[in-house]
Amino acid sequence: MARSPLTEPRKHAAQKRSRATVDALIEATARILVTEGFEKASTNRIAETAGVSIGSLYQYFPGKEALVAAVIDRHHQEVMQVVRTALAEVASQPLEKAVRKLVAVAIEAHRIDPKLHRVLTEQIPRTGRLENVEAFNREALALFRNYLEQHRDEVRVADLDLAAFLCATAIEAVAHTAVLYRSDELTDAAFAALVDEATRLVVGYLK
Amino acid sequence: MARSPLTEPRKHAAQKRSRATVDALIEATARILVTEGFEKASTNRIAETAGVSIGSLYQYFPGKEALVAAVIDRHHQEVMQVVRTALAEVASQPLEKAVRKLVAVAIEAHRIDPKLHRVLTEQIPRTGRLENVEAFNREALALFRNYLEQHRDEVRVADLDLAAFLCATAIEAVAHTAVLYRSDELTDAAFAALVDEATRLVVGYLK
Amino acid sequence: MARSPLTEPRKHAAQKRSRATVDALIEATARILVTEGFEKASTNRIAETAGVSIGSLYQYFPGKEALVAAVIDRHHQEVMQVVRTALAEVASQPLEKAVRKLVAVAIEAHRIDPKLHRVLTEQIPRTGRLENVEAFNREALALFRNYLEQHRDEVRVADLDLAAFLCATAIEAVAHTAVLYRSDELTDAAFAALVDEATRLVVGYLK
Amino acid sequence: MARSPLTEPRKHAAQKRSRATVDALIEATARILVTEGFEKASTNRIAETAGVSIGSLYQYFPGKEALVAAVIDRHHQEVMQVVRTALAEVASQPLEKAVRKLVAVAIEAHRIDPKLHRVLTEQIPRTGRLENVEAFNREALALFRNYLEQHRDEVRVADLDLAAFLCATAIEAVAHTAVLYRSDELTDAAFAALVDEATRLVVGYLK
DNA sequence: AATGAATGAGTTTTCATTCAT
DNA sequence: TATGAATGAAAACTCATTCAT
Repeated sequence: MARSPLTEPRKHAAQKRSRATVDALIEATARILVTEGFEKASTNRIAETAGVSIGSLYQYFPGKEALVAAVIDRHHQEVMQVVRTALAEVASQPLEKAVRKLVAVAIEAHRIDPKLHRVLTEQIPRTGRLENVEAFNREALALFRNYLEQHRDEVRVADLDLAAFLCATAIEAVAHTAVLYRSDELTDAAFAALVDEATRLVVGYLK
Repeated sequence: MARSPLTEPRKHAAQKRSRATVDALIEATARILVTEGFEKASTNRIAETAGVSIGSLYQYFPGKEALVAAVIDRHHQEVMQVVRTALAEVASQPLEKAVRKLVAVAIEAHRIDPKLHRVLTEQIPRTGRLENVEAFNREALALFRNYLEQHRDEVRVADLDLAAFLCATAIEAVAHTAVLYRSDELTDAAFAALVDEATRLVVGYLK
Repeated sequence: MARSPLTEPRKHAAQKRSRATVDALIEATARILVTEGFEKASTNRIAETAGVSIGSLYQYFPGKEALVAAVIDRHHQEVMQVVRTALAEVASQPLEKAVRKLVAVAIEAHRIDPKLHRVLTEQIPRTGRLENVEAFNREALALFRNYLEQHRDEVRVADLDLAAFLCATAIEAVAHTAVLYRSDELTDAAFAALVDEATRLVVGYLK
Repeated sequence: MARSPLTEPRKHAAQKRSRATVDALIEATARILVTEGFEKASTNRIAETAGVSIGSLYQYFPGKEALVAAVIDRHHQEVMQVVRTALAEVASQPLEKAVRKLVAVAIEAHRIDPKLHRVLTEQIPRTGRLENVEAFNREALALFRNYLEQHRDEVRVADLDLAAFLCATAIEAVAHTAVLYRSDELTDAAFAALVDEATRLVVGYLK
């Protein structure tokens, strides 16, 4: 259907404005979650912080949950982007190099926005969105399992699923705990040592 | 350990009647957390479920936080009891046997009350009690590190702290994820395999 | 004058609809204070009487205190209006005429809304607003002192501050007690006599 | 009716104990009123401060009002004691000396326990007890009127009731305001000047 | 008589959400 | 489409008072 050239730009402008409003709302939600915590993140507060009326908030999001979900999604996209890129890079590399890279990437991913990551991990009632978190974890696991499958000959384990689960879980947990709870105590050198040893842990097991 | 006034019980209910009231409140809190989640756990609901007046609740606890803190403490006591017992048993045993036992115990500990454990892990705004959760984790870590120290000759790692951190984190994460998110998919045989492989992962690294 | 955050209105309701809401709330507060007393003036009751939701009440006032403060302010405005006008009128008049007028005005001021005046005087916990009441008293005192200063030649007292304090306090107290506690017993004639005698009391002293 | 000598002492002891409990409760109420204000003076708090169980409080007082009333009564007794004594002393003295003494006594009476006096004046909802306060004021007024009657020849006023009312009200108000609101600014010399001038005010009028 | 655990009506207050303008 | 005033269910919490021990 032909569009009037007179309305097209306006619509476009309107869309751009909408997008900006939505972004401002998600950003405001993330900022409040980080600085004040989940309990303080009321819709009125979010709207105000975003510089948007409460009415507009409900124009774009059906409720508070949807806002938090959007923040989670956005964060997951960023994390998965890093993870996917790393696994693509690593696809053809030998086991040790690959694992080392993955450990480093896990740490890097947790460092994208550690405070937000922590809030999302710790204080979001996983109402309904749990599936999404799970889905996200399973995607990462599947990518890793796929790598192992492609390098089946380098790997000495009976059950590939189990091995992938063990390694992915261990790497994630080590990165998570180190970045979120031990960052203060860990120097750069200590982080390097951590990468070394975690790599040894995983590679020693897989070979 | 210092407690925030918000999480410190108000009285130390010595008499029998009041002890029963306090227990009923903690139990009701745990039950509601498991069945309905944190958000639904209002003080009025807790009191009602406990068969106690709202006034009595506030006689013994300054607020919802304190009740949740009491539930966390009670759960941690139970978990630590299992962990301490296992480490005492294992103190003089060789590495592989010890690690196998510890992996099994980690799973067992997560099975004490998996739903409660999950709620406590996932949806409790860690207001103030985070230190306690941390303290709890650190105690378990210290116990494990202590075992490694006693078996220094069996262990081939440069940094004992780092090794203890890696192994404890990995074991905990594997047990946690398996019990809380994969129980449905895992048969008893699969759990046995999981124990085998997790043991291999850790022992292979330590030796 | 600095206000406590507890007594400061939350918004300055500019729009017509909200101005009406705010007025209804203040009016309802005053009405309940008069008919039921301070203790019965709960926020829910005020909102209900104002025909406004409890949520709207908290949109404009941080709590009960602020509402009472608004009532006090409104009443003080009205009283001071009368007092200021009278003193302006009287500025160039001779002592006796001026004092007589002031006594009459003090009585008149207490009659603006005697029941409200009494409640405000007697049963309002003067949380924070005491300064305002004091400020109000001091303004009236300053106005009177200023009159005396302008008529220094008619006045035979050593200390003008002291004289102003004595006379203003006496006039206020006589008007207050007569209107609020003796109105039943006092006919119009008796009030006229009261004005005569109070004038004699003050003028006799000042000359 | 004869009393058993065996029970008499016990009863006496019990009565003494009761009296001590009652006193402790009244004293605790007064102390809390002064230090924390009326709103904070809950029965539980009063009982605790008095070192008495809440049950015992209700054994001796039907409710919170009764406690506050007892504090008011006790304070009034003390004040009236001073006033009665002064008027007795002054009965045969000439006007000026008498008035001077009464002004001094009014100040003295307000200084018995200024903070308590202020709380009782300002923040006690006068539920029911207002009559008592009124009765108290009227008694003081009657005593003063009686003095004037006895000294009718020294006094040049048409209406003795009116004159008594004017003078008593003025004296009370000046003493009240000076002691409770201006104490900080008033030196001993200033208080002496206040007494001089207040005496002049009243005597100038009466003669 | 004394105790203090228990009660629950009543209060303050928040916040997700709606809807008239 | 945007606004923000208004809503009211529901949550946290207090405190005067009762009553079993």
